[in-house]
Amino acid sequence: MAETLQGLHRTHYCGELRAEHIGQEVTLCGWVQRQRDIGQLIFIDLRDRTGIAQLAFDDTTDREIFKKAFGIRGEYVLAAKGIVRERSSKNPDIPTGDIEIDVKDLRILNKAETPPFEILENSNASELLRLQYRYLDLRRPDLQKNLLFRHRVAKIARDFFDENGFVEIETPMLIRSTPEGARDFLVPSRVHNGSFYALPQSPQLYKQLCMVAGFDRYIQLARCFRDEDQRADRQPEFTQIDMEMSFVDVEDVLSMGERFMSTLFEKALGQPITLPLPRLTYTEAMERYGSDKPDTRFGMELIDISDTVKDCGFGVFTSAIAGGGSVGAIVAKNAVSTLTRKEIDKLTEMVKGIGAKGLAWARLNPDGLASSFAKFLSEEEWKALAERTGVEEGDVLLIVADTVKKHVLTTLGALRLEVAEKLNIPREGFHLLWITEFPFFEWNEETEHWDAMHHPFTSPMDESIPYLTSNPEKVYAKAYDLVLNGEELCSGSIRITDPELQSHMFHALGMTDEEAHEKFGFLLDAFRYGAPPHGGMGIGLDRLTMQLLHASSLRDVVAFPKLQNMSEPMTSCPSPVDAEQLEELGIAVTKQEE
RNA sequence: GGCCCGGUAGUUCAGCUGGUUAGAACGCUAGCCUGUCACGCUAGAGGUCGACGGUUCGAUCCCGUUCCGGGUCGCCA
Repeated sequence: MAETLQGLHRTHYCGELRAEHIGQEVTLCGWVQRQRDIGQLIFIDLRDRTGIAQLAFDDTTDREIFKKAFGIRGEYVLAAKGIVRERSSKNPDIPTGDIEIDVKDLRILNKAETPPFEILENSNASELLRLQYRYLDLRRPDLQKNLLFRHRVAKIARDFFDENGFVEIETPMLIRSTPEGARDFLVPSRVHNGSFYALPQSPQLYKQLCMVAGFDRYIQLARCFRDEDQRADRQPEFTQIDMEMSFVDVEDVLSMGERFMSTLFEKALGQPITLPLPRLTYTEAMERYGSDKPDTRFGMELIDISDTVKDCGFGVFTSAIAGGGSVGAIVAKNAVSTLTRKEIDKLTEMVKGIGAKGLAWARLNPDGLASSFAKFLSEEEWKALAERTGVEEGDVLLIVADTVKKHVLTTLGALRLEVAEKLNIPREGFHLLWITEFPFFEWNEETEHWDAMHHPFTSPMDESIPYLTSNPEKVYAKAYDLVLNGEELCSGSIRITDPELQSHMFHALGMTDEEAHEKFGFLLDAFRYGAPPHGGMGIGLDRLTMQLLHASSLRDVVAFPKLQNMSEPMTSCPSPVDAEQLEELGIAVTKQEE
């Protein structure tokens, strides 16, 4: 039978006791990490979120208490009152290792069954099992540390933006569905049968309306929802540090954003970063790294060799260029021993998997050249290629050709990361950079019309406006991403506030006035009543925390995450619902899983 | 939806060429132990080898199907 806390009040956390507390009477509460029974001595490690303190029971301990301590098992919940005393043999491995508690009163507040996995730092229990018992998993010091750190990040964000005049405003969770972009999570309406709310993919339109309303600077730690397939860095619900500012242009927002990052690195990690942050335009990033979120912690940049090989004897290269495309290369330095013929075959499979036609390669072995294409090149042509790429003995040259230049770049970009992984190229520290000047439109090969690359409220760059309808491919946006170590952390833009330009944009995207009004009428209306120029960004709090902690999955920084199949094993959600609930909502389910 | 990896005591794993009483470590239970701190020692309990089917005299092992988990591509305005 569990005992109560009656008469006891916690005076300290376990992890904060030190030699200076010796002689004091303290009361600790927590969970039993371990009970060590040495016969006439019993030690109990008591754990709370701050750390561990040792409770000691010996021949001076009250016999009833000693007996109670004897029966205590792992994860029992205890309150212990006693006197802090010096340990006769100190433990230098833990912060509280100089002291122990000579226990005078002990309460078993609750017993615990043996947990399905051990509550240890660096647990290697399977993730599924841990998530089924997430409340136990979260007791582990590493997850406690991660969530406490996440709290720090959120606190620093709130403080920073508060100090800079931002107002925290909550926007609704039940909103209108907009079928553009990611899939919405839908919420059926009971009152309006057949109609649905959507959960927000982001507070985008509401925060813009806050600008129209004159709040000038808005901040929210906003929950966002996207019904798309999962990745290690993607959960169906996530949190954004979402901000918006009025009377600003790109520079103002970038400046605020990087000042925040600088404050964050300083306060959360004690690691200053240098401002201003480096910038690359989208075009530069694509050409040098084959990605709009380049990992700049290492080189191996892409080399365009189109000019060098345009007249060479290898048809794959020349026909790609003749077809309007390009040929590009990366050089894997000192890679001949790692990138064996077999490994290159694997890389070829990999690039084919992402849509490339193939991979041309050359291995500069010390005992001679081995290559898939060199035999088609004259000696001069090979020399020119070697000179252009700077490839040397011991290196491996990897070449991709395609009639679409973008495919060449993205393939090489993926290859670059894969090769860096295989070669174990060190990637350390934090590399932050802005990617700016995104293309406004993206040609959709399936539907054969132009899609908005960002969202349709993103302002084009001033100099792009003349091309809006005539040359969509020449239109660039006042959009920017913040990239950290090859991961998109943050995305934002200056928004359109001119109703005429906005309707122009909708037209360019193939939307009629009626459609635009049907979907976004409230925003267009709002802009007719005086919208200040404004822009902002959303910073992924989960990804940010994950990166700062060097965690490998969002699940390590989210308290109750979903599995890859979007379910949550602890509560078994999603779940079927009663027929009455469906009836009330006017919903008929045609397909139901077991 | 595609591709890749994995599934064997409570947990993490080993298990060779198809024949083993299916093992180890940790955890758990009991006993002993006065300075442990990943205590130690002794003993013990604990298994539908993810599921189904096939091949075989015989399957944890080979084959097929399927379920579950992870990674990734597509997708993520």
